[in-house]
Amino acid sequence: MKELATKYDPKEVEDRIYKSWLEGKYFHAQPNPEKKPYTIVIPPPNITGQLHMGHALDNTLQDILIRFRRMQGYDTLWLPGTDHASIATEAKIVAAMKEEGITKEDIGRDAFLERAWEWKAKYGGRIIEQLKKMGSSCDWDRERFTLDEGCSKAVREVFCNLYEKGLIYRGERIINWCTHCKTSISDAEVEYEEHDGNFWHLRYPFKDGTGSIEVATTRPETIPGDTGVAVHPDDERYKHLIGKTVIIPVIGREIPIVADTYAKMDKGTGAVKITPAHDPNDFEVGLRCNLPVINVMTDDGFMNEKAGKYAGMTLMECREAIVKDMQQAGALIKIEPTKHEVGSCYRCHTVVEPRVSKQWFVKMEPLAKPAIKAVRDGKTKFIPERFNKIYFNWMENIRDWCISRQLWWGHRIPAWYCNECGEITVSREEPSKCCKCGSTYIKQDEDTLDTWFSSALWPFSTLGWPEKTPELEHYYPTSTLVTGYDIIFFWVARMIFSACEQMGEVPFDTVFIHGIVRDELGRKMSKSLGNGIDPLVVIDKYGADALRMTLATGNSPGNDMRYSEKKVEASRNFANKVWNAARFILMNLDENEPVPHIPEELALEDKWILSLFNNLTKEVTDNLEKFELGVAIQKLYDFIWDIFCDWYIELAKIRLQTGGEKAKQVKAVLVYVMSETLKLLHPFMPFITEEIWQTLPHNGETIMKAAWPVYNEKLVFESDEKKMEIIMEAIKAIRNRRSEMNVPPSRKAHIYIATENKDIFDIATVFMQRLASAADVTVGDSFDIPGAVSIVTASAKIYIPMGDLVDFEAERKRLNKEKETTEKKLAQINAKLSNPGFLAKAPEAVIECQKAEAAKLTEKIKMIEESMLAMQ
RNA sequence: GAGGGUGUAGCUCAGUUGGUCAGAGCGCUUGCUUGACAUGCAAGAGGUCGAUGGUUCGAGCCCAUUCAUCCUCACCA
Repeated sequence: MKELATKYDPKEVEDRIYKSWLEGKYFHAQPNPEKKPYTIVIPPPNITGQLHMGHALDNTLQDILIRFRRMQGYDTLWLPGTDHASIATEAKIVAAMKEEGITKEDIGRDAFLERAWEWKAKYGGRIIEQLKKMGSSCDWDRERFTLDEGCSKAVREVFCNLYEKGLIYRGERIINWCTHCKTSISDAEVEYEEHDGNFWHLRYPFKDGTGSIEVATTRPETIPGDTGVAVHPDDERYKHLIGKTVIIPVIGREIPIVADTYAKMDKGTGAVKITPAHDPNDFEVGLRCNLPVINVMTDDGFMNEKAGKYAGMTLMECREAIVKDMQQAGALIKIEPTKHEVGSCYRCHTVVEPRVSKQWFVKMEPLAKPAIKAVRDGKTKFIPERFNKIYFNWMENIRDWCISRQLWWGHRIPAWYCNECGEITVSREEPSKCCKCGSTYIKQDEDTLDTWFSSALWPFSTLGWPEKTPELEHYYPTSTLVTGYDIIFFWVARMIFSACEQMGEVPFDTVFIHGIVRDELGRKMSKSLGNGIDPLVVIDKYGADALRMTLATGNSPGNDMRYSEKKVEASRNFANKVWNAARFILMNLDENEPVPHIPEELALEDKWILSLFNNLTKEVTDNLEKFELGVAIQKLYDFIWDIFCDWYIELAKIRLQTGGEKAKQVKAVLVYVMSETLKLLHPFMPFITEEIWQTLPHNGETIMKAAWPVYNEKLVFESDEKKMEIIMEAIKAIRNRRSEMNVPPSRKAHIYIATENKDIFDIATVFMQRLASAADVTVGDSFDIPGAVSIVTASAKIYIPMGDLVDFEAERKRLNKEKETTEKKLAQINAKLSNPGFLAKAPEAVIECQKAEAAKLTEKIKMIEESMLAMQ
């Protein structure tokens, strides 16, 4: 018989086991039409990324689901891959080049991309290796990359499809501009934060010198871009001024007063300055009122030549200078402090400038509609359900999606401009000439696509689309998408509308949403706070199973959780418990012990544990199917520790010592329950369960492919469960009394049990010797033992002669107190049972249960009274 | 401005469709070299389930109001 080491050493076990899984190709999936598919596509981590707790949680949950379904017999595919992360990666490479003193413009596009690919080759696989440390059972043979050939083909296909349908267009719009990344970003990529700011109230004089009009701004640096002042057409105060010309103070440019309903009469002074190039609302007003658009900023955050004397200043310098000049010119009326939301880039946290720019956009409304319907119709379900609302809210108010980025690392936009006629040729393949005039003087768009444009296609691009592959046929639509709520807008929503449009079908049945892992104090883990916990460090210290168990335990869908090392310790202790239980069992097995069957003949405790295990199987399966992973692991924990180890193994020792047939019997049950429980535990703690399972007598190569336990009618032993409960209640009561009296376990005592359930307590005799420090047990109808401690349970009166240890006064008090609490309980139940409403409306089973409870309590009170009488 | 989450033992949190649901882990107290495990065993203390009202025979769970706290989205001349 193989042996387990005295101590579980995750470091030694995990790498060895993972390697054996890889060698066995157990993670690999091949489309098998005979079997039902279960598919998960991984949320592709950025190639720039390092494994953090968020990944650890996300991948633990996915691996639990995948391993569970694999064991259930599904044709299971967990498809891994990485995301090229255009902004993040490009920023890293630019930063690295800066160290060398060169810019990307210095070396040009091709050389830059060469460097990027080199970088990818060097670091892109790092996070994948880290995922493996977690035990992730991805099909690594199918690993994909958003910028690989297949994904790129899918991207071009989708771009062209949408363009041909008129759902992608190019135009001048206000977009969010990051002056650090020097690219446009989408609305979703802007994070807002409240900042202290000011309203600067300014006086714009009329050209004819007849007065002035007051306007206010929070961004004085945009004043050089003002091209109008708007008032509401019905505003009596200003009606007569419409059409008048005002002069921008300091700047000196003349601009008209225009009428537009955007100006709200009850807001501010009712007059609003219009800067079409730097504000989305102003842009619209500008269009309606035919105002010119003057962009006063450079793409790296300076004022440009249009800003006149302010050119070359940073935006902040310009703000200060303008305010100062306005004041000197007497145009500044007042400064009113205020708080306002300032947008910043979600990648680099630089303040984002709204700015007019020619970009590519996806027209969202026609795409959003079917995507909303799909979720409304339940084709894709969010778990927990409340995320439906968040999804709907976003989708229903969505604006067009700016998809072009002024970056090089990414999918280049498949559009070519004709130098002769200006026509745009959009094509899947590189065109040789203009589609309109046939000129060969064409040039491809310099920009690349938003990273999320390619990740939006992930569920089908990775399965081979636009080719009709067997994989796509079999594994699509995927089953479950596991991700955090922070990424619903970026990714989940975009996958749904992309799939609806391209595939005519939702990308997944279920979106299983989890929260974020916070630090011990409930703060978000972040680089700037330096409070991040490195999962790899935790794995190194406690093992991957312990980390996984920690992340699964107490995790409820959609909610954040706090990480603490104490929790990992608890999980590590649990692993240790499982390990030692197995060691104990193995210690008692013979060489070449065959794989056991459940014996024909079973003792009471065998039936009890089998029955409880059987229930556990049902509940854990049920919980996993409903994505209640935290509940499932809690049940496993309780069963293994409190039921199997603390009771069954202790009871098993009796027959193991006896030897012979009885020992054989109990060994079979021990091995059976242990190895079946390991299967239920395997999705949560894959390494330790595999290591132990391999050591126990088993059939098959790996626990990974062992059949998931199923509920078995033959293992239902309800009456035996009840009998065991009666015995356990008695044992606990005895322990309790002895403990209260400070009797050490070494001091054995005679125990007398007066009961109507003599058959049960006859069996319990040996149990009591083992677990309740009984020297001997006498079972009978009634006893009269002077000077004994008496203990009353619902089914027995127990006497323990304790001689001088007994304080009769205290005994009486204790019994009295117990009687009182029991009577209180009984009164509560009787109140229910005498309530006609309860009797009429409560289900039969509930009433029966209450009646039984009442009977038990009545019996108990009777016995307490008898005991008290006997003490007189 | 709109929407949402959370509030349960000292701490961190479970509690699945309203009826053995008042729970777990950690911490705390007490006692144990119990033949797998001190990363352990046994016993114990500790909670009006944020507050108030309602629905119901019955509410930690459903509804309304309210307080606290966190988050998301939107807007701001």
